[in-house]
Amino acid sequence: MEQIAEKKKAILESTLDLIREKGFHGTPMSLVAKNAGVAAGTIYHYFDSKDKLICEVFTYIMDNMMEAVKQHDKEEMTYQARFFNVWRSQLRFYLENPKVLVFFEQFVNSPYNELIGHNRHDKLRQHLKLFLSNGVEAGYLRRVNPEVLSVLVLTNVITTAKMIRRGEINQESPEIEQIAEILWKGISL
Amino acid sequence: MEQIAEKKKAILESTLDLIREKGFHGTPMSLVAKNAGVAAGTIYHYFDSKDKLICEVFTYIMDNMMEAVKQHDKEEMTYQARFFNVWRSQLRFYLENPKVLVFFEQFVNSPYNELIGHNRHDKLRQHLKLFLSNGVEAGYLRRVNPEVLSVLVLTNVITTAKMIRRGEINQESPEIEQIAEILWKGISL
DNA sequence: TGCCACCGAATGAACGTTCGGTTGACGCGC
DNA sequence: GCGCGTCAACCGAACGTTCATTCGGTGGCA
Repeated sequence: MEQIAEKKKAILESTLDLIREKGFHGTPMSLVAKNAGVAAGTIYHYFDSKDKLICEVFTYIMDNMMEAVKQHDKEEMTYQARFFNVWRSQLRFYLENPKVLVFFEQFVNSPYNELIGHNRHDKLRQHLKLFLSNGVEAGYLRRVNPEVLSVLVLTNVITTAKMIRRGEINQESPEIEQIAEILWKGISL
Repeated sequence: MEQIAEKKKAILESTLDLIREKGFHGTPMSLVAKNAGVAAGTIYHYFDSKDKLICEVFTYIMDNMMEAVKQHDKEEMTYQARFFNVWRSQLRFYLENPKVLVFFEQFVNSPYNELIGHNRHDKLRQHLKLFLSNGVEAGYLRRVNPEVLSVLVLTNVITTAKMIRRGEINQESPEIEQIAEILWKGISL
């Protein structure tokens, strides 16, 4: 990945921040500029339009997340341990980057999503799918379409992160492990 | 529930339609009016503002959905059968009302959501929570916070509906039953 | 001198909302 | 039955604001 110019990065982060707070239409470019410590015109030096900016924020996030998940995976662990590890890496990422959760969910369910070929966040999904597919072949998991399995895992983590963010469960609570176990119990043999 | 005036209903449906297609900011009031066969001013006869309109669309949907779920529930069935039945009712509702899915997900992850009291207290979730809570007490389900259980069930159904909509699984496929079974296996004792 | 990153006031279009006005249904006194 | 007043439903042109985007300009570096 190439170096991202400092101002460009500031713009991306500022956009992410504001959209989390105020949603897509609540965030005018002027505010994005102000919060990034940049002039309005400067945004257009780096991004063609607001739409393009928002799409780039998305890919910027996904790259970060993919990085985090891969970094923590240890291939020498048992399959089950790896599973819980991958699950926790994702959860940790969401908790450490709370901006991401709202933005991500908002983006995925918006028409912007179709402006990108919807293959970008598939990198993470692809990774997960392969991992789960191996689990099926090795007899650890139920024989279910890995496509389906991967989606179940991804949404399960997001759901957990959302509950924590909303204060419905505590970040330290054993309930979190319970959720991962429910998922594992459901999909494993 | 009281009768909804015809034009009011047309406005609600039109809003739902447009937001599904174009998102919140892609749908100007003028278009909502046009598609509902109504003058722009008329909308303001029924709704204070665009925000209020969108919030009312949400509760309008939730009421419909609640209705559908309750209608299919048969208390004389076994607990497990009722569980699958509730799960299927929700799925059926999403499939029969495809507009709802996108709108719903968009709404929940937007700042509008906070304009209504926390949707933690919405009627459907309350209903489900009670049902699951009973399951825990009766020894059918793992002893897990019913709040958590209800969220897991709700998101599981939504995830399934989304996969079907995106064509990742077929509406007739046995994979759908598998997903419900995975959930049941995870949360049951 | 030319180029690049950057600035920020100005522009113009889009959009939410308002408001003065029309229509038609309904009640009431005669 | 008729005239009259009232009021809710409804219309749509017009208003004022907000906001994405533009563009002429500035400073610094090669």
